[in-house]
Amino acid sequence: MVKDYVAMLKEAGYKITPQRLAVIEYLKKGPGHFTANDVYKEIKKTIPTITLATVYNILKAFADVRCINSFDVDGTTWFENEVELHANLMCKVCGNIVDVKIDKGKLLDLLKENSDADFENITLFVRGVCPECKAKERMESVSTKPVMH
Amino acid sequence: MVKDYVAMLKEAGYKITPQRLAVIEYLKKGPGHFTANDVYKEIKKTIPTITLATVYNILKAFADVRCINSFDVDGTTWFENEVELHANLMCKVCGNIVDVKIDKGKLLDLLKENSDADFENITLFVRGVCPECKAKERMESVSTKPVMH
DNA sequence: GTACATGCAAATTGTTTGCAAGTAT
DNA sequence: ATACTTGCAAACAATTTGCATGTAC
Repeated sequence: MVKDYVAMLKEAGYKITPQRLAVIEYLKKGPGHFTANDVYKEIKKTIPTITLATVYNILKAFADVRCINSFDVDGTTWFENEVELHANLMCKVCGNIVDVKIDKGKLLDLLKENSDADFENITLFVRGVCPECKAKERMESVSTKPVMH
Repeated sequence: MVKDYVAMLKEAGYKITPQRLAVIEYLKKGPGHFTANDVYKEIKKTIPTITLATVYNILKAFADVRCINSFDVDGTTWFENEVELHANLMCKVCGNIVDVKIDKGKLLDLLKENSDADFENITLFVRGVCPECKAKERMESVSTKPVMH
C-alpha cells in the first residue's frame, strides 16, 4: 500500500510545491494521527516561512484527493495517513489515538441490516483504554492489591 | 424508554432551574439532532434573557448525566436525545442527520476481533445519502432518463 | 503567461471563562 | 445559608478569508 502522493495530487490538478513536498515527507515518516498544528510545528523547522493557513490549505487538498483522512474530536480536526476504514481509539489514560482494524464488509452489513441508505464514508471513533495502558493497569492492580490471608 | 430528566439531574446533584426545565421541554419535543445554537434560538422565545453560554453549560450538564449524547462534525458539536449506540448518517443531499440502528453486540465483536482494548464509548458517523433522498433520486433518474430506442 | 499557491494579517466560528448577581435547595 | 446557576462580556482556540506577491507548469 505504497501511496504515490505526488501522482495523486497531480492527477487532481494540484501543483507540487516545496511546502506540499514537505507535508509528504512528514506523512512518509508515518505519524499515526496528527493535527494541522503538529504538521505546522514540524515543517517550520525546514520551511520557516510557512504559515498555519498554508498547512490547513495543504491538508485540505490532501484530504480532497483522499491521500489522508480527517475526523473531528472535541473541536479539533485530526488527520491520519490511513484512509481505509478502521476505528480510531482515543485512550483516556495516555491520550493517544490508536488504530483498531475492523472488517469493513461486516460493518457495512450491520448498517444495511437496518437501513437502505447509501453509506459512503464511515467514521468510527471510540473512547476507551488502549491495549498498552490496559496491560499497565493490570500490572499495577496486581502489585498494589492487598494480600489476602 | 421514557427518560426522567429531572430525576437524572437531581441524582447527580444538579439543580432544577427554569432554564434546565426549558431544555427538557425542548428535548421532549423529540428533535433528533441539534446544536447548542438550535436550542438557544428556541428557548429564547420563552426565556428571552437566556444566553448561549448558559445553553452550553446546560447541555454539558445533560451530557455528563448521559441523558443526551454529543458528537463533533466539521467543527461544531451536535447533541442528540438518543444515548444508545447507533450510527448517525449525515445526508449529503438534504443535510439532515438521521439515526441508523446498529447491533451493539455485533459491532463490539467486530472491534474485539482485532484488539483487546477497552471500548467504552463508540461514535459511529457516516456520510452518505439518507433513504428518503435516495428514493427521490431514483424517481428523478427515472423521469429524466433519455428514452432508449 | 497564467492559474494556482503562499504568506500575512485580520476576520470568523464555535465554545469557554471569570465574575457579580440571582436562585434552588 | 450556601452552593450552584445564570447572564453578560470578554477571552480563547481552531479554522478560514482576502489579497498582494510568488511560483509551478
